[in-house]
Amino acid sequence: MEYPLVRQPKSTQADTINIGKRKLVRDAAIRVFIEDGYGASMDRIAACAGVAKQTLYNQFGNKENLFADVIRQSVDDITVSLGEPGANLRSALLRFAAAFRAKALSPHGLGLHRALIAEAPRFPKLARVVHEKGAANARDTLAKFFQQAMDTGQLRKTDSQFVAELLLSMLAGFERVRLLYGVKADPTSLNEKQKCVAIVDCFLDGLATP
Amino acid sequence: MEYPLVRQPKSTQADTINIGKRKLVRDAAIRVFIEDGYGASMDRIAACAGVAKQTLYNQFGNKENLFADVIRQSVDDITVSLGEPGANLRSALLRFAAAFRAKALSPHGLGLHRALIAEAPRFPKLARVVHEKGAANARDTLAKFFQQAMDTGQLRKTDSQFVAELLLSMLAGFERVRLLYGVKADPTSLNEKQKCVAIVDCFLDGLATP
DNA sequence: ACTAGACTAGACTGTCTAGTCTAGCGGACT
DNA sequence: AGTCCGCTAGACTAGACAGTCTAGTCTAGT
Repeated sequence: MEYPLVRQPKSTQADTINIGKRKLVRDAAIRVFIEDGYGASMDRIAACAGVAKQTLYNQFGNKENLFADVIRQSVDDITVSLGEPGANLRSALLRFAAAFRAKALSPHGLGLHRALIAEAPRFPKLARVVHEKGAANARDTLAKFFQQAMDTGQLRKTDSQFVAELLLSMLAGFERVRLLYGVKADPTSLNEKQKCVAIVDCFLDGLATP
Repeated sequence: MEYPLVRQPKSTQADTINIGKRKLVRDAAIRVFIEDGYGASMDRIAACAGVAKQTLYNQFGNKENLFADVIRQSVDDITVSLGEPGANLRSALLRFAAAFRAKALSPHGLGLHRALIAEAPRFPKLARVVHEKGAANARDTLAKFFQQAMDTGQLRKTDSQFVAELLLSMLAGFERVRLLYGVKADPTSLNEKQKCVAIVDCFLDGLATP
């Protein structure tokens, strides 16, 4: 068999472990864990990476480490940005809504979510970190944004953290659960853009200044 | 060892299988599956039921059947009622909100949800049934309720199914995810009743007649 | 009493998997 | 040329678990 290796040119004796292989393993592990959850076998991950099983153990030591590493890696890529609050509240929220839903409802996002929920009791610390870097971080960013809008009179004054949670819930609540359960969408329902508009408008009407 | 049995008094030759044991097994299986998910071992369920492993197989044939039976059973108990729409919209929704959150955010509800999400790819049909009897059923009940309220001018006219999903999302979106991830609540947040009020009022303001 | 059949404890089988070990290959540096 | 060392394929170990089987116990109906 040929080796599909792209050996790192400057591998010295010091950084003795091959970084190219590490990436191969990570990418394969993400795919496989997202598809099968933590129950996926190490043999399958190795095969999927085109790498010997021993290499997984050289690089990550054991399965728990590999899982934790891969999940942490994925979560670092999750942050959704949010423009300036000043100019146009509604259009900033619409952009955010679309970006957030695209991530949370994608197969990748759903797979990650499923795998982590299933294993949260086994990896409580990892689950906490993911929640903080993901959902809690999005909430806090939104909350700060709303706080400014409240201070400048664009929104009714209220608990900004709580309403941030409400908006996130509306953006990926019922529908995310439906997808996690593998249930197809009602054919008669609104399209993606219409949903974002409806949600943001309902939210803004609920928080309008009196 | 003593047998903790409460044998069904009228067990004839025809209904040859002991119903009392069946209930013992079900109750133990619910507890164990909710705690450990589908990965729980049959040995542990048997021990937890105070019953021989063979009895599990006599009663349910195999693990998949036991799981499906237990989940279906649990879901039958989930429906949350909703009073008449006429009298007082807000107070009916407040009652519903409290009841719904009590079920969805309870350890039992969360455990069921976690186990099913984890195994939805393995049991697609079961997952669909649970979603229909649970979330989709709640949505449709709410939607019908809203439709009446819209027809009588109590709410702005809009897609009643969609807004029903929004309310359910707000009631158990962000917070349910937080609990599934095993993250404790912010100590500074509102209490349960205040949350229900804030959610229902935000929702009603968003859907107020113009 | 006798029988039928569900029940018991627990041994057993087959399968799957995390993790280890072995033998050999081949590039990078001396 | 020779050494180092990560890499390869694949055999192997140990343990977990679904499901079966055995031998014997208990209860209800005849």
